[in-house]
Amino acid sequence: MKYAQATNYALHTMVYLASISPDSLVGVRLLAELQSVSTTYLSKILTKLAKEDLVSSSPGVNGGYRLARSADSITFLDIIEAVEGRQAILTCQLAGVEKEEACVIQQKMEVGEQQLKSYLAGITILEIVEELDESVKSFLLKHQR
Amino acid sequence: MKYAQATNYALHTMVYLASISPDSLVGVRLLAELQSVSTTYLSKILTKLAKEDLVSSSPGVNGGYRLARSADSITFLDIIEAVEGRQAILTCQLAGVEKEEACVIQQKMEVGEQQLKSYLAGITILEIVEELDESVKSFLLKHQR
DNA sequence: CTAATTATAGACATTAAGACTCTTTAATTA
DNA sequence: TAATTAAAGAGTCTTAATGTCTATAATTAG
Repeated sequence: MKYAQATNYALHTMVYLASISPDSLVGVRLLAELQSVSTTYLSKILTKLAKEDLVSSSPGVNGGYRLARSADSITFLDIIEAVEGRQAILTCQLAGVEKEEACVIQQKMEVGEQQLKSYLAGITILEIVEELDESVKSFLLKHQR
Repeated sequence: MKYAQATNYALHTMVYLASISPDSLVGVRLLAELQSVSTTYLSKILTKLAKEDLVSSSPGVNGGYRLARSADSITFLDIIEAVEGRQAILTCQLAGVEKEEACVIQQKMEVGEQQLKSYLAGITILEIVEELDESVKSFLLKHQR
């Protein structure tokens, strides 16, 4: 079980946005360079984040992205679900014997998944930024516009 | 994030093995019928479980599979890792800025993953069998050899 | 007003993984 | 010896992930 690479990009992008400048706009080109990924591909991911209202965007000269909300109100769960979707970790088709009743296996998995979600919902982008190494922070701050 | 369908088959197969008969051998054909999956495909999954010493197998007439250990010593985590592998849920390539230090994002994910693993390691096959509905149990018992 | 810049969207290509099937081989037992 | 059953390998098919390329729309600098 592994998250998509896109989820990794999304998490880093949000941390970078919060770190470089929580308020002013940051272009996708810089965000892509920081992660060695193409601008077009990262754009797709950012569009997903925008649709879930995690970032806001502005086109045009000096346009770009910024956090749509305060960094302490955006959690890992928000970001992961925006990119991965909200499908359950395991779903039984409930064919054959267990057709009429809920699958016990699935019930157990749901509990575990809920625990993980609770944990992820407790981690904010602000928290990550605060724990960043100083050298990383100062590097990112150099790229403010 | 979703487990493979094969993981679902594996979990059900282990529960069926424990339920039908913890000691005597059960052929893959029956196990496949119960889940509406082909015998050859389920065979592959069972071979993975055998390699991790979760089931033991015997070829030949009246051969088949049985649990390799007692049902209370086999956990969801054992089965899931046997099928899914043991790759981390998220790994940063640690390029660019964060090259020299561990990625904070990854560290947070590792904690969550460890929590999930602990939960999964606490759920045994025996526990599932005990919680099965009586109608399911009696249905499965009809297929003892 | 025009040109440059930037996000958005769609179509497309490539790759990898998952989910199988088919066939052969090896082991075991009736 | 023949039937049965697991193991293993090769191959197929589908789907999803990971991108690229191009065109369009919105915004702003000049």
